[in-house]
Amino acid sequence: MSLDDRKLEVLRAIVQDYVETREPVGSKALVERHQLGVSPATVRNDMAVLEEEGYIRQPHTSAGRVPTDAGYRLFVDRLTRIKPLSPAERRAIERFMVGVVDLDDVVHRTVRLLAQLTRQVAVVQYPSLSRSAVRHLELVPISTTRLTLVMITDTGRVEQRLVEMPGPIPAEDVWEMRRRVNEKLAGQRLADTPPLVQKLVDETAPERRPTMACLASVLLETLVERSEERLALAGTANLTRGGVLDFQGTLRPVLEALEEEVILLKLIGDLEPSTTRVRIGDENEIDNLRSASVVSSGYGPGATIVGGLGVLGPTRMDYPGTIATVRAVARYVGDLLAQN
Amino acid sequence: MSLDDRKLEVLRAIVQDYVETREPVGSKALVERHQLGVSPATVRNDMAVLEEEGYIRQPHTSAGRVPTDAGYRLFVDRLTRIKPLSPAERRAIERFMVGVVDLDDVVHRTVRLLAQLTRQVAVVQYPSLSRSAVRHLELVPISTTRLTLVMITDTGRVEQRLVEMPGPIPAEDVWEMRRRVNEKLAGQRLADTPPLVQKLVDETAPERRPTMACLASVLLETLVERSEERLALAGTANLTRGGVLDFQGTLRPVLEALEEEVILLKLIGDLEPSTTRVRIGDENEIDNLRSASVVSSGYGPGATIVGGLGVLGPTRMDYPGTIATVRAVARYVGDLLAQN
DNA sequence: GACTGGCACTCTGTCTTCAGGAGTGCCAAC
DNA sequence: GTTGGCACTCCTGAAGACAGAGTGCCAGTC
Repeated sequence: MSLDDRKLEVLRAIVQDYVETREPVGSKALVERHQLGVSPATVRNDMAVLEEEGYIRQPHTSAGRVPTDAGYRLFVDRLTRIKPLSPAERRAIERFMVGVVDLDDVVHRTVRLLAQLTRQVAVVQYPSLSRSAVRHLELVPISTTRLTLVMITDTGRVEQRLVEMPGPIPAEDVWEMRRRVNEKLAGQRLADTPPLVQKLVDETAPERRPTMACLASVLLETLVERSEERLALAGTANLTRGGVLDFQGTLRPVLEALEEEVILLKLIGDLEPSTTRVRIGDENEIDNLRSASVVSSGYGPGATIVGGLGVLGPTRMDYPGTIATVRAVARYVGDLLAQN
Repeated sequence: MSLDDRKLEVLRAIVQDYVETREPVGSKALVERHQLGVSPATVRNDMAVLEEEGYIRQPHTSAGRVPTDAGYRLFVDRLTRIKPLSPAERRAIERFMVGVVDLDDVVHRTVRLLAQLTRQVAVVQYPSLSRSAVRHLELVPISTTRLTLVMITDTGRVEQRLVEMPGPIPAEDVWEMRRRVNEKLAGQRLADTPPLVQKLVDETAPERRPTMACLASVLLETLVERSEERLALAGTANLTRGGVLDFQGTLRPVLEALEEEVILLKLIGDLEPSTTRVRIGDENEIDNLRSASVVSSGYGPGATIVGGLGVLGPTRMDYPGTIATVRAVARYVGDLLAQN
């Protein structure tokens, strides 16, 4: 059966009240707080239906109702109008970003800003290497057989890596390699580089090939395989708001999940469309986060997306507000990147 | 009055039992678990004295005794023989460090290792810039008026910073600056650079001086003032071991403190001697960490110290084991750095 | 003088009971 | 389809009872 308008209205009211009060909401309280225009008994009937459909549930007989994950999902999909940001929030965003000096700075400020505005845990991914282009490669000799490879990307990331050479290399060879590598790779998107690197090796004079091969393998690692993604995290303390109740008694699994970069990347990554994305409870496949929701969004200069950011909180979360904030911050960061 | 040997033995037993069981320990249980050779009544007398001296206290009348901060302090100072690491731990350390590729790698692995071995929150400071020396400075043009300054230190850190020039600069000027900056600064300890940078500006031909001044100011910021210290953190989830009881009911203040780099630096910094340092409860001046202890140590290649690392846990912590682990890891990391 | 056994006392934690309250489901009436 | 009424369920908090653990003190012993 389908849910008529009033039932949806009841669901919305339940979600709103529950998010606000943290307490199971009953029929009487509901009609008192919202202008539903019907009696508690009627609401009870509607609730029975909503429960049957799996949108709400009772913690125990004769307690009020609590939204299920499915209930939140419906709420987010059909019952939410994005809250416009308050002027105060807007100002906060702008103030926060005054005087940024480099990418690290942008990322750190952004993550703190997000945590502060949403009062949740915030995660920001550094611009993904695979979506960036090489701006410049530098080779700095450390000793006769070692050098440091520094890569600067167009998104502002700087990666470095130690290269251990098979034997001593004269300075002019380093210069030559540096020149050739830049010639070949500068301006290329990282995702496109592997074949170019290979070609670079092939085109090298045989006597110098081992050296170049060595550099190439480090390059490939740095460019592609490497723990290529970095993250910043903030607002962990927000998990403790409202006792530990929100996460069924223990923060442990959540804290554990937050320590795994891979997990976090999964959560805020997958940046297909540029829209904001909401994963509620079970929907994110991490077992440890069954009682958590994640609101995430891609960001990047203009229409392209170079990284993800988002927040994580209890399923009992202010979705409209959080979604609006995440979206606004993502857009703002994108603009900021575009300016560089 | 002074405490005789048996009283000290009683204190040690109380600390050990309390750390193990998390429960106030009474006289009877004490004689049963340790070979004290006296009766509970005698132990009670000793306890009365220890309590009067402030080393233990009763949560309430007729409960067992619990060590105070002062009690732990005495325990650490006079009653602890450093536990040698177990072979398993030793192996864990070595296994953990196989195949490190660069500084980031070392730091991240170390922090996880520490968290894992001690089962507490671990913090590792990156080699402090002020204690490092410049190895190489690189200037990479981004546009005609912008360039990226990359600094590589002898401890392996790579810092970058955007430089906004007052006007367009020809490529050869960039080269020239690059050459001069390296000539002047390479090999210098960062702490010694400011006057050199100043001299560099003074020695610049007047027509190029604004540009050089601009670069110099960024250099100074990067070299000195900048958030020069970086940290890695791991093991937050360990805070939840043993319920929330260990931190008087709420993790909030602790989590908040862990988010403040400045606070963490204070905790593991101050690396005067190369010995391991223990701060118990009140001893670390951060209000939020009144119920936490910190075991920290400096590390560095050879005898010099370039950074700090440590762990944070409840005052009720296994001090001998933790101290041994922190010391061993610090030494190991030092050796690792020395190899580069 | 130091140690010990005994004893009365205190406090906590747990369990039970009990009343109050909130909320439901169902039914008959509108 | 909606409503008022009513019986029922279950949670919550307060109050009381009780066992257990631990203490402090005292008088006796080595």
